[in-house]
Amino acid sequence: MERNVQENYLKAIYKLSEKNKEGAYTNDIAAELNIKPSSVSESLKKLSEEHLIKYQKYKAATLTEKGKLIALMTIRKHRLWEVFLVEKLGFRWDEIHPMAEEMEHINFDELTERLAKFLDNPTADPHGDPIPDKHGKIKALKSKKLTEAKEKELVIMVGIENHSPSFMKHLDNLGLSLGSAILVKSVVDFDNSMLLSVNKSKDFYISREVAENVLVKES
Amino acid sequence: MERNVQENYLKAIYKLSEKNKEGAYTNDIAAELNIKPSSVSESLKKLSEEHLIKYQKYKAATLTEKGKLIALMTIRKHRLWEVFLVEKLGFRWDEIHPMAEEMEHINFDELTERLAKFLDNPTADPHGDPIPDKHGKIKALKSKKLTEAKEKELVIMVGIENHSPSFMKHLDNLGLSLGSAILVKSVVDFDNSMLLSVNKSKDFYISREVAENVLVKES
DNA sequence: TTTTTGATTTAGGTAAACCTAAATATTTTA
DNA sequence: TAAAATATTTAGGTTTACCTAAATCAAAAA
Ligand SMILES: [Mn+2]
Ligand SMILES: [Mn+2]
Ligand SMILES: [Mn+2]
Ligand SMILES: [Mn+2]
Repeated sequence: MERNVQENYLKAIYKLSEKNKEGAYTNDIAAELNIKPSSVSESLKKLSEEHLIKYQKYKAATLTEKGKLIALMTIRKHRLWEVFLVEKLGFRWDEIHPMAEEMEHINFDELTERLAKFLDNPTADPHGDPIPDKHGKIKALKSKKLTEAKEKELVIMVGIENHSPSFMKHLDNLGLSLGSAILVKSVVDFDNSMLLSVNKSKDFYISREVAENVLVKES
Repeated sequence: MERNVQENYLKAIYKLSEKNKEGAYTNDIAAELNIKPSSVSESLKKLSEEHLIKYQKYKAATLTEKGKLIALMTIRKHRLWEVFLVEKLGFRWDEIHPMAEEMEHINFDELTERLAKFLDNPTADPHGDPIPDKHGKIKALKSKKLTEAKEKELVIMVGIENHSPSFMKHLDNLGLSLGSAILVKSVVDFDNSMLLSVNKSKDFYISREVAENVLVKES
């Protein structure tokens, strides 16, 4: 199987397996990769033959250690390039994903490791997502949704749940970014919108929809 | 035709057309790309349909303006990434080509232009080869072979004719690199080897074979 | 427990970029 | 200029990753 394609499948299965411990279902993989389920069926057979996933017909697919490592290394490359694009080339966090989606398939270990060093071995990408180390060790971001913060609680923004450019741009407009100190002033009874004070200055409301996609940690 | 493949064909045709003004011949393209001539024949038809080359059966292929621009932009990307790999990541000039060969196919104009700016808009890559500007303007390196230098002439090394890693490593061992001031002390009658003094210090002999692949300019 | 629905796989195709072997054109040599 | 050598194209295949439509399976509902 072409390396490129393989990496995309394994990354999709990894992502889906994070939400569903059973593994990744054919239809969900198809949706994730924007291809038809019948194509996925075929490919799962091949990945299984290559011992990259465990798979039985009609069941969810799970990664083997070998497959998981490839998935993690692909994520590592993706996120390192995202850091490069933002830190070195000055791109905004909402425009980098499509580029990283291609750069992640450049496979030269020495390049990846030198890039990491050049970037000071970052542990998170511009969206707050953790970057696996060269051995595939990744430490899950310990966070909760902003909606879970109580009134009067002060929290720090550490990530986002939704990665769409429109959401990111909206956060930019609101003045919310990674590291922002967010004080939940109150929660509106009517629609669960929240009144926030960010970095001790401006006060403004955000919808529950937004709050659900903002990840924070205790301060 | 897949962009990736297209770029490789156009780059090969560009390169061959530099040496042979007639254009690029099927067999030569095949050799350059390490594929069979019959495959090239097919592809030339397609490139021609896409108006990227001018081509008539049994004749040499030449680039159209459109095709030439794609070739030059591919070369631009290739050489910019080579500069990045050496200047920012610390790779040696003899190990970067295979990586650049893949990175040159990442196609995001904004990325290319930001990369160029990040690198201070370099006009030559680590091998001394010129980098086309964003409009495809490229100024040919004005140079001559070291074999053309006369005895007692002082010249500056500006490029190489042979791009093999083994040749580059040999130059490293000799202490010859871009910018070296080379004084041709004498030419040996027997085998045309040359006695050089580099940067006013060490004296050593190089074979005619080496001298033929070193490009220099008057100092 | 039977039906119905939805998920998944299978069967049979397509398009791209290769390949080998055979045919044909062009160029070189005698 | 005819034969031989070389270059190129054509014909017919292969492989990979897709696809659509039809068949089959499994889970949910009746
Ligand atoms: Mn991303
Ligand atoms: Mn990211
Ligand atoms: Mn190169
Ligand atoms: Mn180069």
